[in-house]
Amino acid sequence: MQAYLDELNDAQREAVLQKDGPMIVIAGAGSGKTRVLTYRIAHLMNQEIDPFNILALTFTNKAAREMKSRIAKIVGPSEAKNLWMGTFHSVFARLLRFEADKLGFPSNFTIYDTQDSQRLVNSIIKEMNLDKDVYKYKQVYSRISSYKNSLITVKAYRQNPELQEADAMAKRPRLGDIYEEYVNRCFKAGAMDFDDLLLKTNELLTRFPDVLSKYQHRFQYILVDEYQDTNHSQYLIVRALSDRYQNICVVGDDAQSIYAFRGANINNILNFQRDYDEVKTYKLEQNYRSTKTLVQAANSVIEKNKKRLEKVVWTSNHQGDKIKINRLLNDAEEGRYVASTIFELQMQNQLDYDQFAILYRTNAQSRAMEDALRKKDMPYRIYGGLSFYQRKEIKDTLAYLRLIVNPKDEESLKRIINYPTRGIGQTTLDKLVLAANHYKRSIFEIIENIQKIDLPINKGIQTKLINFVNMIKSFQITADKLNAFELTDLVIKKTGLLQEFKKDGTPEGITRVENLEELLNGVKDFVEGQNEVEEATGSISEFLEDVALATDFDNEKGDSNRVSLMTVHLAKGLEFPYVFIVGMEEDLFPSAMSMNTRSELEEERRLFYVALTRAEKQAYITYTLSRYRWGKLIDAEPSRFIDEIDENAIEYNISEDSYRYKPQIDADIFGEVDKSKLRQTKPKKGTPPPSHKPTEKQLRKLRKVKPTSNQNSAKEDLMTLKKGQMVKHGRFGRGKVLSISGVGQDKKAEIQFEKAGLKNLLLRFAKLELLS
DNA sequence: GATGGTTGGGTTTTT
DNA sequence: CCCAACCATC
Repeated sequence: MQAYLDELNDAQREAVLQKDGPMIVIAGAGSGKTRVLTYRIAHLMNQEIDPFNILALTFTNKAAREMKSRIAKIVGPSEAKNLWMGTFHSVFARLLRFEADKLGFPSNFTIYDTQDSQRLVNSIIKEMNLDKDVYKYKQVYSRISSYKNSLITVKAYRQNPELQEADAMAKRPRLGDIYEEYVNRCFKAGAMDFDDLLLKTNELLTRFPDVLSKYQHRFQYILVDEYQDTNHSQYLIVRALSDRYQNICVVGDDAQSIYAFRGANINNILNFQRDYDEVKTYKLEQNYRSTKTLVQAANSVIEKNKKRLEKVVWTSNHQGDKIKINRLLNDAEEGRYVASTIFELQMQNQLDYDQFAILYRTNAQSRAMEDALRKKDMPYRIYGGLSFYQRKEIKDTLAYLRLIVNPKDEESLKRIINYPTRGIGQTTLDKLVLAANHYKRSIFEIIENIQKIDLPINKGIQTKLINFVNMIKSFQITADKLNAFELTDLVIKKTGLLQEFKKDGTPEGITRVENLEELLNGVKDFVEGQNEVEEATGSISEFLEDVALATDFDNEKGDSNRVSLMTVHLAKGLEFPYVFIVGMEEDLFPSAMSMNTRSELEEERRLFYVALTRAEKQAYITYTLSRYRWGKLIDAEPSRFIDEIDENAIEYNISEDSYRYKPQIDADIFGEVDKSKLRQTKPKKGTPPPSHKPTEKQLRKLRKVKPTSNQNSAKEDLMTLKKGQMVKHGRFGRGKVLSISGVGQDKKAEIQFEKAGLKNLLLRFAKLELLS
């Protein structure tokens, strides 16, 4: 038998060896599911299954790449190259390029990102003269997006009175009209949005039985990772493609389903056994990643969810340290605490920075962390947020390239026709859009024929328009002779983009110039890397597709020994020895937007479960008493999820003076440190470093937050709280004390609230009022 | 009619 | 804090 089979436990091996038929692998966090997928694919190939006949759908392109290289080590690189492997979006974008003509799209169709789509919706709303306060473009777009994810086309929408009713009730009776116009405009622009990549694939497979049959034969073995996060559209694609051979293997963990907000349907995994005949089920329950403490903590949290598949995650790893929970004054202090703790851990244990991750619920929280890390000169990398390719200067450059490839691309044209400024304003553009809609042509074509059409645009501006179109056309002609790198270089220089940022001179402008250089490097890498990819031509349109679907993980560059900062969503599938989960506060995590229904709250809980299970050695949790949100200081309460962690797995550090973080500076730790760095943290012995001294501004905050004498005496009263007393809580309302446990700092009360149910509150920060 | 400065409104999570 | 929309100016 192959050596790799010895590296598997019994359950894993069974899942790898099961060759044919539908099967589901329920894989607990850290249970080696990637290993199973990798070896399963390698094993199929060792059994003479042609890699051309295997389709593996992963959640990120990075995961696909890593898996491919691991498979390559077993079966050899030339074979692994032929696997169809990638995200749903990238695999089917590629497939759609081959078949685009059947759907009436050009094979070099543009992929609209969320911003492009939203802008288009916005202009449609304006063109239709609808009230922008009622038809908010972002909301309208998200409505359209969720229709598409549920495979509700315009036609289906028109035939569904319930949906129309719902939109009419929301005072948006014209939503169907906007939807229809949006779809038409995308079609006219030769563009597909993210959702279209799945929707159009479905359309292709349904409308053309011969195409379906071709791909059913091609993909004899289909594997889907992170199946719990597939939406209806993806579900139908998988069903259709696997229908003939039924060799479908899905892997997932219902406890880690965190993408319902973008249409993921947890029922896809819960109902898999019903969807196929004679489904073989495998459960991977042994966790190889985390300590006993962490597994126990994560289990105790997820237990609170009602909707779950039966599964017991366990580990034989050692016990490990307890999860440390810290309370800080505000977000800046939180950042300082996290940065200092990482610094100390790293110094004490001689660790690398890449062993640490900071996870948060929202991207906005990264700023405080970033500031603190930068102050300490610690290397970090932020994932997600505004990704490189979404930056203005990059999007502008890409818009030129997109327009060169596909001149019908309306959003790209609108973006750059007057950038850098060339005297073509909004009014002119409005007229062009009007004409384009009227003649059912693209804006580009309208300008090309501007002399033949009677438009109320004066000669001077007409000349400017023609110059613009001619510039793009000249690029198109040279594009044939140049590779992607040379073309991009030419575009940046000839259009005046580079000049525009260079003359700026501000630090921001300099960054933009650097980013453009970075982009050029990226294109160069792309061109040079093309030889390694099968069926690739190195064309600019392929580069644009790569870029449109790239995630932040896809351009890893430079020194990777850095602290990782990212949202919990982005951390799915990753692991780090030390994990800091910050901002564990009510209304933030769980998010205020997701507490309306039980299912939303359960998703937040699964998200917290994902966060906890990223850690191998130790997790740290922090929350603050107040934090800046929209520039305003907002009071915060600890997250309910903290209370849900098994108390044996946690350790509080919330002494009275822990509002402010004071690093425990120890001569031993700093014995061998660069003194210049030390100065930042501690300038003189005995006196607190300047950054620790509260500024007047901070003092004001402090005053605001510190309990007033009134609250202080209330606190004293609370410490003598007894069983049977009635209390009132700010959020939970009236309740009765059932029991008291713990001593001193850790004194807790179990309280039965009249409305909010049974709660276990730490008296130290429970906002309770005594009712006599 | 284009341009640049100001203001006001909205802010979860992502391919 | 960031972006779109508005307004005053050329």
